[in-house]
Amino acid sequence: MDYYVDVILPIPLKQSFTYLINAAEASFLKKGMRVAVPFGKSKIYTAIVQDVHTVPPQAYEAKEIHEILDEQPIVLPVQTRHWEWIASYYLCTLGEVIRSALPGAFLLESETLILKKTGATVDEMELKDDEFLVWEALHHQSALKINDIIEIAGKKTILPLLHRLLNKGAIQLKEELYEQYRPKLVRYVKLAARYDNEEALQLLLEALKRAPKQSRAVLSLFQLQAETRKPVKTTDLEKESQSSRAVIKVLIDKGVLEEYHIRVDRVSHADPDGDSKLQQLNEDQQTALNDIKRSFSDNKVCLLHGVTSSGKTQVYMHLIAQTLAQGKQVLYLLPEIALTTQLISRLSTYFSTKISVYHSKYSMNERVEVWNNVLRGSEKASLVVGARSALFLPFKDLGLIIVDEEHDGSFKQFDPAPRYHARDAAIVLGSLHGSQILLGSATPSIESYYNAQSGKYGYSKIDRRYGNVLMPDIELVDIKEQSRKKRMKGHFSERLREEITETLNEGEQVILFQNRRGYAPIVECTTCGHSPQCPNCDVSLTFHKHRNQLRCHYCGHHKAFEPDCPACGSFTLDTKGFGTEQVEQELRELFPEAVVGRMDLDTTRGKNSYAKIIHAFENQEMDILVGTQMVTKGLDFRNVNLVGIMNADSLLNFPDFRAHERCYQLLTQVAGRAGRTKKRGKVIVQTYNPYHQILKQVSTSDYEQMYAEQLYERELYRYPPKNRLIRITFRHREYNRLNEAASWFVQALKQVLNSEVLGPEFPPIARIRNQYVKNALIKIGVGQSAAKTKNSIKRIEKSFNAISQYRSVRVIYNVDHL
DNA sequence: AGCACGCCGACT
DNA sequence: GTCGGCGTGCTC
Repeated sequence: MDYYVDVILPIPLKQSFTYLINAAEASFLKKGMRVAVPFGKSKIYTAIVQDVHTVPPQAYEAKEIHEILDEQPIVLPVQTRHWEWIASYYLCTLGEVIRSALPGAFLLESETLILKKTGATVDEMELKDDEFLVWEALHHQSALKINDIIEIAGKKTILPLLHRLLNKGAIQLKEELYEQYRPKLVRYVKLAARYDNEEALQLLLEALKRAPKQSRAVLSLFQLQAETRKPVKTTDLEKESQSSRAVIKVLIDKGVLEEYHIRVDRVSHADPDGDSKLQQLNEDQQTALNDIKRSFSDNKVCLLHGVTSSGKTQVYMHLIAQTLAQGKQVLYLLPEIALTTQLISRLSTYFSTKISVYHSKYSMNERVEVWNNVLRGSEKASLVVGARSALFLPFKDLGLIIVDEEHDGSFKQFDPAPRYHARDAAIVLGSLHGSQILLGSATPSIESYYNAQSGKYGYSKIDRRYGNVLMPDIELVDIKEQSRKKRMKGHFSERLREEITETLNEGEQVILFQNRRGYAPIVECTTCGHSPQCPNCDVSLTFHKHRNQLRCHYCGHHKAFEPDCPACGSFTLDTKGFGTEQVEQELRELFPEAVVGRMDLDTTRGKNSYAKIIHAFENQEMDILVGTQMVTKGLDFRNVNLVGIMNADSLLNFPDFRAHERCYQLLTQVAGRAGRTKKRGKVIVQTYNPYHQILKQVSTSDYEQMYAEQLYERELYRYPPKNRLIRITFRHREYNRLNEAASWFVQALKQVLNSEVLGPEFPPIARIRNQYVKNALIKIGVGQSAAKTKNSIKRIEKSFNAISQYRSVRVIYNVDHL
């Protein structure tokens, strides 16, 4: 009898693929193991075993698998069920889910190596220039990668070149699979066994008399061993004996020292100064904790609505401690990687030996280690803190999921597929595990608050700040009036300048928020009205003064800024609008004494630059921090007493049904950064519309009223939470083809669905990276089936793809898009 | 998603 | 006349 294995490949194809295996393999392989399989003409991919069976495929001959990669499944059945839910709910393929779920190091792909053919005899005169270059290079390097060839040949399409070389018998190709995970080894040294007795040692020291460095190293080793009674790292020995690596190497070569390696964890957060006692909760927190436990015992998700700085984290910590005490795992989700650093330092005071961190900025190796620790159920991964991708880890017994800053839009993955919402996917994950689920926020999303109001979720509120610190005093400043009265200096109103001066005089810090990076979003010639545009996207280029560049924030296109207008040649280029860079510069002029820092995408490119800026600000090495969204999120700075919002209007005027909700959340969150200790914080909001409802609600912290108004409007215009949305995006290089295809698709949707279908319409930026974009929106009404709607969409997509002119138009689904 | 095959314009 | 551009189709 023949055996077969069905596997899922990490590519956006709907079907699974069937491969031939032998009886031994069939009994060894289990669901969730990885196999390497040949796919297509020459590639080898990693695939996940879905099923082992004996049914031969009908229409084709199954290939054999290449190799089994695991001894044990690395994906658990409960994960598979979760991933299947994600694929079907968010309209993507399982392969796409797998690709984003597994750490990259698990998904090895083959790489084509180019080798010199053994015993090749080649007439070099026969070779063309580029062929000769490759041939030459192979004399110096035994194997070349495809990328090397591209560099050597200096062109992109090198396959014909390789074919020619193959035909001339000069080269051969080889597919190499790389195991990408490498355990981290630390070098240790010890004295060789034969010097274990006094006598031998004396002789050794005698022999080393003429090598002072070496004898010193040996003595240092003794000292270290006596002091710590632990293995001695090579690096420590070098430091202690003040010798170099060479000295130690000589000793090893002589056989005096022995070298050995110990595998270490890359991911450790052990905190030796950890305080082993949980902080006592205050009355409000205790009440909240009781409320939360009550809803957990009703098997409900619970929403913890605690104002900024109310001490939600301490409540979490009590829950975490209780769950861990039951021997269960805990998942703590945060919207941004950036927030993990601060949180970890707080959590590790109590949970230091149990925390693992997991997010996409972690290196492949680190992620594999966390994955394996979670899979093994090891203690050091019993509390996982991470951004949304942590949700894909192989939890065995998940007792508690905390989704902190639940309202935050970054929980929704935008690109690429799967476009899932981590909060919602976490709730599904929790229900598969039977875990307790806690959502926390100072400004809950309308959706979650609606669920709490309707009784679907439990609800708990803390409306006092910890230690009875007052909520910040929020003051709206009318910049229209200020500029009329000529009271503005740059983008700073008189009030804001006063408050900054006062705060700095008190030795306290200031955060300024401006929702735009760069210097100015638009450059315009005052003579002819010309404004430089991105050649690939339909947007104006943003001026970055610091680098003297014009940049596109959508495709990354940039060019040097020239002071003369490219259209009319006059030197009258002016800027419109302003970004963080300009705020920073004006600050330097207005407050020359103050140290100003800036935190936005441009200053946080590197892996640790974010942490560095935060650290510097925490340590009060800076007085004023200017930033974009980044400064608003959950950061906890003790010494900040003033927050300034440079321009609130840019937040209000987004053409989006969520703009007001988001504006409320953002302003409340950033305001919450002010005055987190004793003194009452101050917030200055500069705006052209001081009478706007949302700003009023922010300044009076009136969440309920904001919610009531938003709910009313959303219901009226059939938006969530009561209705559900699916956005479909069409993308193509050709304007006409895109239009036709999108119209066809929407027409079909309108015919089949009972739901309201809007569009297709061009978004405000109709072209990005040289591709035209058009959107359609499906509103699934109350009581209508989302699942049925999705099935209809898939059917329509099939017919759509059967039309050859339309097939090249990319169709992207975004379920519950934000 | 890759990657081959296959058809058309711009160069030696 | 070839090289290399991209549209089309398939992958167990």
